[in-house]
Amino acid sequence: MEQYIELLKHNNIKVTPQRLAIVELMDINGHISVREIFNKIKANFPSLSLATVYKNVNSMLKNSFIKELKITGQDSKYELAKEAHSHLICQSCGDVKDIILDTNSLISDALEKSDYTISESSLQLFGLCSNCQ
Amino acid sequence: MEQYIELLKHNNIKVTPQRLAIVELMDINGHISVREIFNKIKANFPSLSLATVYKNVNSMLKNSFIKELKITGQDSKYELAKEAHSHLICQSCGDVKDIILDTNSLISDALEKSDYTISESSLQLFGLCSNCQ
DNA sequence: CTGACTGCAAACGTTTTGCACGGTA
DNA sequence: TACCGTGCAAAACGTTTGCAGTCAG
Repeated sequence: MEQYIELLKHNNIKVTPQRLAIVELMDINGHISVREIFNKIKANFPSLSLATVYKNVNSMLKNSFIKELKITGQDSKYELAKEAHSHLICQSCGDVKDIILDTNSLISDALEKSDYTISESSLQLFGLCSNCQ
Repeated sequence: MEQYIELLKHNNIKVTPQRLAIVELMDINGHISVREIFNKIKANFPSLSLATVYKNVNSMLKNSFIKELKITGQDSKYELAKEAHSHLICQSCGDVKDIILDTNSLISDALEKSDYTISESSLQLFGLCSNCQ
């Protein structure tokens, strides 16, 4: 709890119960959609409004202390910003798992082969998690 | 033109002028959104309905002879299915360019480090194209 | 105390659906 | 001819906005 308060304060966002619930969910679940956030919090917090979730997710995105994950065939999911990593996505249950892979050689190869500069990358690996195999 | 007729026939989809226009646009533009498809075709084909574009794009997705490209901060774009490749995305003008990179070592590394099977991957590289630098 | 946040309802844009008509095979 | 595709209008969504009341700092 204390850690989430600190996280919000560090990002110059006022601490409210709704925001604490949102960052706590993201921390525990790892990757979560707006609708999932709303449904889970709503259970213990009936007055919550969907609009509030959207407003908060958007302001957290602007402060870029959370990141959006667009996934084919799924709603966008959100995660707390942390060190660069890739995502394993289960095509059966939709589960998303972080994995740290070295993409440096790939990126330098891309810089060589193209006339783009590159400042960011996103790698998604689709397959089946151990439960769904 | 003949090539597009063949492409549709090979995928057991009836050949209509609207569908020909859509696959031609995808072939020429490479990556294009529903709205862009609609606007471009509408100019030469005033009776076209947005609903028709959606219906066709969805059925082409199901037959998986086109692929969806979800990009942070942009509308989804669609491309004809072809050999596996990655995407360079310009953060300024939104341009998308294909690039072929060898992701094999990355994927075998991921297989080793995780308990997932992997059947597909998507790599997006964000930066600036030569015009926008 | 002041500005920011919340909840509600309305507005908005996008995507889907149902149906009658027209075109493809 | 039989079925599928088209266009239109309406409906269904997801997301955003405006506003009045409330709360955090």
